[in-house]
Amino acid sequence: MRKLTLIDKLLQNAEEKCQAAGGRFTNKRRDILENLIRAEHPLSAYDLVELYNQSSEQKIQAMSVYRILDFFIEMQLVHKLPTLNKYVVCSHLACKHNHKDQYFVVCKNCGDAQEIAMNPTLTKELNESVSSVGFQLIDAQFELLGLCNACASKASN
Amino acid sequence: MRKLTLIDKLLQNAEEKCQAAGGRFTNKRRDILENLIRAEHPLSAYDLVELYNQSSEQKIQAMSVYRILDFFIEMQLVHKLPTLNKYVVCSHLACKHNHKDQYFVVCKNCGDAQEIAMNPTLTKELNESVSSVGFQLIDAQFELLGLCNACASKASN
DNA sequence: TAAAGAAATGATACAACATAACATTGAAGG
DNA sequence: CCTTCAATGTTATGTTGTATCATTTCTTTA
Repeated sequence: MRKLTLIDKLLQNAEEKCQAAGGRFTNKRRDILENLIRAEHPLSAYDLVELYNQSSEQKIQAMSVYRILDFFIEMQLVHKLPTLNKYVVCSHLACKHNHKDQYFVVCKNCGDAQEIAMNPTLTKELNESVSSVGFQLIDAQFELLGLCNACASKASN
Repeated sequence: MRKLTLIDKLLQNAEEKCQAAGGRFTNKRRDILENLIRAEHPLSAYDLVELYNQSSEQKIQAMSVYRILDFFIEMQLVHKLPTLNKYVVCSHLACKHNHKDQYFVVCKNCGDAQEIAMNPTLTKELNESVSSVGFQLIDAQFELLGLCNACASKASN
């Protein structure tokens, strides 16, 4: 019996989380998630359609990909990045516990994204500020615009 | 000579900022900005097309509205809210100085948005966190998802 | 284990958001 | 006045996302 790869482990962990929440981990869902894990950077829904249709003998349609992404977002296994209209796997896919508070920096040049864990004092501060203008905070996830070191060093060449 | 209304003053201030930056404050730009000010909540580009075409005898096309919005965003008079695909006027339109660091809470229910000034310690913290994952921060503007008090009290009825 | 019910996906159509590319107009400076 | 560049017009098309109804595939349970 061969050794499980890292990706196998991530998928297995994802499957457990889905099942624990009463959701199914179908082949299509598995394949979409695997493609998103392997990509290692944000992909659009239509990128995932293309990837799937190239790498699989079956075909999938955009509608289904959107539904699958929504499912994984609800499971907190995937995040949507609205500034890019793209999707990334949660960087804590390997963990057993849930991670509700995180944010992202997105590289203006290459579009790569990095997830950052939110410090509790930051969460607290955001909650207070939001309250002070008459709102209740529902979700603290957000995106910042930046430049990654790789792009920064290329730019200076 | 009649007294200037608040909106007149905002528009006049906007005109000065545009001209100071070497941009023109054309009639179309003026009217689009006025419509966005009067709306008092986020509007999509196509909302602005419709508004303009209803309220003016001239017609405008989506392409032009997008160009005008881009111009105002560059002038820092308008902000884009990517989670809504909508646009709002900067809440500091009346001020003489520039405001680079702010964020927004968006009501999940009604889509209304509230601008929040960013506390310098928050700016500093974001800069440091972003650096620590190998990025330089370019723009700290972001959106949070919340529920406004008006919607919260309706929901509990 | 067959039937019923629920969850997931298929299929088609379309709505909403955004930009490309090239033509025309109009304002400001020499 | 005329040149130049900024702004807008015009048309087409690309991209992102959802509505709707049909079908398939699981799961439960009688």
